[in-house]
This record gives sequence, structure tokens and C-alpha cells, in this order.
Amino acid sequence: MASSYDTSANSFPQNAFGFSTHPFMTTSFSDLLASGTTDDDNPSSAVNHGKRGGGLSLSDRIAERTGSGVPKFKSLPPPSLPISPPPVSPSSYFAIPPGLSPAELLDSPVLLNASNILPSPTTGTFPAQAFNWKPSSGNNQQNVKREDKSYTDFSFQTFQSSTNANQTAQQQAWSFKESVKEDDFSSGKNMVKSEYNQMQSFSPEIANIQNCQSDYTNYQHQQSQSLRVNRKSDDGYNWRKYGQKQVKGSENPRSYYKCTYPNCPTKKKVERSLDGQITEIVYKGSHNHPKPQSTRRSSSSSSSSIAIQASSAATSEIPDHSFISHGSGHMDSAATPENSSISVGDDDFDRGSQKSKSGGDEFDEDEPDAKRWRGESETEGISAPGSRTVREPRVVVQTTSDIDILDDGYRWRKYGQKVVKGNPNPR
DNA sequence: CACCTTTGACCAGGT
DNA sequence: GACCTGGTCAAAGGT
Repeated sequence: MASSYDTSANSFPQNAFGFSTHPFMTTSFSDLLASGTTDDDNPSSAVNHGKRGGGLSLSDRIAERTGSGVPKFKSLPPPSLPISPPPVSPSSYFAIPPGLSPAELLDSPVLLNASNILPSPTTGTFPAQAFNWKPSSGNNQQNVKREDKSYTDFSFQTFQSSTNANQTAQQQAWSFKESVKEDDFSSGKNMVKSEYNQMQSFSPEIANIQNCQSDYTNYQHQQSQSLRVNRKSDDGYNWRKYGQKQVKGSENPRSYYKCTYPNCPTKKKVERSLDGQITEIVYKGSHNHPKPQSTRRSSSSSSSSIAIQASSAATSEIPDHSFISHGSGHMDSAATPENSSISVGDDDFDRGSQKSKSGGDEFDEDEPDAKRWRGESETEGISAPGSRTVREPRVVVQTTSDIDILDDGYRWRKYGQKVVKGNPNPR
């Protein structure tokens, strides 16, 4: 496992971890996010796209529309996440690098509108926390106001955001955990570490981290112990597997789960590699009930996180979104090229209140589109055989909205139209 | 006994 | 309209 992820072996010469390691980082985060429709599966190419024709980035467009710099990301993460927060989070080892602009990240569709005070579906971080959590980053918090975009810094930030999530973000936390629970934690551990090491090789700021390396090792050990005890943990909800399929184009079997809570429409798909590692998780819908307080799966969840999750779920301000987590290690969600697809619900930002009215019950069962969850993840490229190397996790917001998302910075090709039974509107 | 997983069949959307 | 594919169902078996 770890060997397949050898950072020195360049099966992905430029970007085994998305663009976090890309030596030629010349684009802004927003631009990267906006650039990735056609090449979502190709981190390198996504990176290389760079700015498109000098147009506004997605985040810029969002800012224009919403009147704020922060997209109104109405989606919620899967309301529950298996959190076994390490006494020492890996995120605490990393300082926000100088030159990192929080506004840049907040502009990203992967982060929530601060007004929602909801964890990002991708990073799981609360906006305020995402950049202020770090006690040792005081200097950096000042520095982040600079708009000086060091792309080395940016690439570092990519990694950092993922590690933040392990600390504060439920979504990210569960993804991280999900990714490693089936296997030995060593897989995830190694991945985090390998990426960490890789970062060291090019990011000057990483030097600050080195002082914490021993603590980091402790963290890994603690994480390992935690996961051994809580192997079954996932997001704290109870799931029942109702199907498994072999999906074409991927050798990984896909499992289908339903939340066992009565009338809860939430489902998830989990795709695992042959070695048991989770390569993709897709949530469909969201829970219309609080997270079970005491389940065998969430024994180590942090109580504070549970409270947040439960309230989030209970308020039903939950759009019909799903989340995809890719990869099998930690969440590197905020900045991977693949994550650009998160912005799929651009228009939804403006419709958040609308959809919220229908509550969490407005789910796939009632939607003709629900039959397929697809569209959210053209991920064969990632999980395809031969690319089995552990990749950076991916979180994608899936929307089942029928609205056209044409002004989201992506290009869409209509490939068919059909009248669907039970739906007066042609699809 | 309750709950979960497995697995082949079935259904419906997409091409 | 046939075929392919993904998603779901449900019986059987396991824990």
C-alpha cells in the first residue's frame, strides 16, 4: 500500500496528489477550480490549463452574483462524520503559509458561506475555523491578508486545508476515516506522511512544520490506535447495505448503503479498491434526523462535533446534495483539480433558501433523476486500473437540481433529450 | 430475534 | 426499440 504511493516513484510525475505538488503552479485557486470540467480526471492538465482567456474565475462570478465574496454554498456535508479527533491533530502542525489569502479560499466553492456557519462539504471546515484555528499561525494570519500569491505557498495550502479538515471538519474527518478504516490505518497514515514528505521537498514554509514532526508521529500513532478500536466507524449514522455492483470502467466494486433511520432518504455509494481501500464515496441526500447519539460506529466521535452535526441535520437546511470523497487517505479536498467539480451547483447558491424549504425530504425518490447519481463523478480516470495508486481524496457536491448550470465556468455539452415518465419536463 | 450482508434479478435511464 | 449500464429490490444467509 504504502509502496504504491511512493512519492519518489513518479507514476504521476507532476501531480500525484493533485496540484499540491505541482512545481509549476501558476494559477490561482479559483482559476483552478474553474478550469476543470473537461479534465477533471487529469490533475495535471487541469493545472496546466491555467486561466481561461482572462475571464472571470468561478469565484468571481459567484461573488458577483451573490454580492459577497463567498459563495452561498447551501450544501451540507453528510451530517455526520466519524470523528475520532486525535489529541493532536495533524493540522496543528502546519501553519498557514505567508501569501495565502483566506479570501481566495473562501471564494472557493468548496467552502461554505460563512453566514451559514456550516462545515464545508468538501473541507468540512467552518469558514472561520478554517483560517483562524491555528494557534501557531498568528503571524501567518497577518500574512494571509496579503494578496501576494505564492504558488508554492498555494500548493502547500492545498495540503494544509486537507489537514485542517481532519481537525475541525466533519465531512473531511469522515472521509479521512472512511478512507482508511477498512484497511490498516497505515495506508492512510502513510499517505498523509508521504504527502507531507513530498511537500517538504518543495515548500519553503514546510520548514516550520519540521519542529512538529515528532508530534506528528505521535499523532499518527494515536490515530492508528483510535482506528483500531473504532474500525467500523464512519459518519456516525447507521447504514444498511442494499446492493453491490461491479461498475464498468472500474475494477472496484461499488456498494450501496441506505441510512437505516426510518424514512431517512440518505444513501451513499462506496467504491473500494481491491485492497479494500475506499476510493470513492458519494452521499446522496442528507439525513432528516439527528445523528444517533450512541452507536457502535461512532464511539469515538467528538461530542462537540456530534452536536453540530445533529443540529445541522435536524434543521433540515439540507439541500439535495451528495458528496464524493475520492482517494483513500486524508482529505485533500479543497484544492484538488477534481474538486473543481464541487462547484457544480453554482446556481444552487442562489437557490439555497428555496431548496431548503422543501427540506431534507426532497430527495431522489421523488426525482426522476434520482435513478442515477452519476454526473457528479466522472471518476473512472481516478479509479481506473493502473491508476490504483492512492490518490488525493475528492469531495464533490452532487446536485440533483434540474437547473442548468451554464454560467458556472464550465462547459456543458447536451448529449440528449428525452421525455421521462412521470416528469412533464423533457430531460 | 434483530440487524446486516450478499447476490442475482429486475427496472429504468442513456445511447 | 434494443442493448448497456447503474441503481434498487428482496430472498437467503450470516452475525
